[in-house]
Amino acid sequence: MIKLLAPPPSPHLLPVLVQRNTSMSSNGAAPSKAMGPAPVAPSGMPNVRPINSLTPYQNKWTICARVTSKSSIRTWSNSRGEGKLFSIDLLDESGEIRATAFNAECDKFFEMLEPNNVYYISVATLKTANKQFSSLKNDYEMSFNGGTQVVPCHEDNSIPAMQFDFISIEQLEKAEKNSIVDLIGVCHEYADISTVIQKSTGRELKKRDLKIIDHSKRSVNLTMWGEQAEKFDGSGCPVLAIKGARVSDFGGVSLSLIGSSTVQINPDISEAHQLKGWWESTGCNSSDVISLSNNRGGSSGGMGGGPLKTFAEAKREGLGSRDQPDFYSCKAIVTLVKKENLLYRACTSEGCNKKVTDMNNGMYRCEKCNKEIDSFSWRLMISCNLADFTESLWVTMFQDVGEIVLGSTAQEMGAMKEENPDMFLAVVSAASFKEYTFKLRVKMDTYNDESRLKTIVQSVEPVNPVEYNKRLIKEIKEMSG
DNA sequence: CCCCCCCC
Repeated sequence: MIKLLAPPPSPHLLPVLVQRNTSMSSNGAAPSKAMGPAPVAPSGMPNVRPINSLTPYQNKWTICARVTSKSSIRTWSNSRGEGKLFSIDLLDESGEIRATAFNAECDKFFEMLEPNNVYYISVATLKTANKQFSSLKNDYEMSFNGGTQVVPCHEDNSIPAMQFDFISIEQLEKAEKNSIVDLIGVCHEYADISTVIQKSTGRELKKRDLKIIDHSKRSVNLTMWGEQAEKFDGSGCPVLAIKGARVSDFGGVSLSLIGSSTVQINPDISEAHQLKGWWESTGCNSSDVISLSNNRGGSSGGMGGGPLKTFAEAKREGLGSRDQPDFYSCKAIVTLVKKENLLYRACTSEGCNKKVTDMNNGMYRCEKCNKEIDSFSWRLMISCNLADFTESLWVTMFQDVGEIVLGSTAQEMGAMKEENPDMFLAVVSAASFKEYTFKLRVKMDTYNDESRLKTIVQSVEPVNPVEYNKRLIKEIKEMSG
């Protein structure tokens, strides 16, 4: 694990370090509240430098830095090869830098490096940081290499704690979509874990939605993912200090955590104590809280979701009979996928997706774009019958949802229909009798002076049995109570 | 050498 250390460094390094310590403690200009003696590299490591002095042109150095975020291990596979990696963000008094460990170094250092801890790190490959992928304030980033050494540092007084650049939730209204922000808020609501299917890969993802509020009396939805979502305990209204959340425009404004985000729960910092005080004295009783995130179309797994209803309930409540659409979720079975006209040839222009006309000369005409193109893409528009234990309902499914329910892409369906019609039919009929949680949008549709209720499936998720049983238990209690 | 950060 840790490389055996070489013999002690040559003595000429010592006066340099002593001098640095002396100058820092005597001039009284310590920038950090927790200023201690400058860290001295363990024997065998080059002398310690500030992060902001590192460049690709030096190769003998050590830094002493705090890990402010740590990704999980990710694998990749592309034309240049495949491998695995994780990355960390490092902070010292002088600045910050991202470090990535690939393959052998990934295995070697993943366990040792923990967020919030301080390490001596010596020797790595520096290269120009791609600003497109990092918000850290450094022109360079490092990759660990075969000569990299990492040693935990326990005398870390001179290394600043994680630094936040908090904005208030109110300020989020003006934040740009996809920007990365730091926030501190009280988690005053949290949903259970739910599972969604990632569109691009079909992978199941665990997520948890919660709401945070601050003294601006604004509240915003935040989504956590994966293991972090599973481990999160929102009971007792904890204060969350969040570094590096991503701003989304879903439902107005909402937040999502990403790989480089870090969350501290009830951190021992003044902002957290102040906020906790505000929440407990007045905040929790505020009646004039404004939510920046509307909950339409949110998670069906509890908070923020369209409510879970049966088809009979939705009908009885007249959902979809108003001007605006209504949203609800239901647990239902696919009873029939109508095999006719479930595919169409679509325009490939960005964002168009309209049906094209086959000109029978190798060209396809899009009326909307008013042009002819020599290719098309297959798209799905499926009429499908769903049933729960109360009723059945005809719904429409488009591309992404249809691909999940059919278990094949629109492109595959198109190819099958033309080259292997039997297989096409087999895939369509195999889609029946599977159960999902559907999120539905229902609205009155007027066509040729005739009005009828139109239901579109917004998303389809595996049924979450824990969530569903909780609902049943709640209903049983209400009936008996 | 990654560079995806997800779901509505």
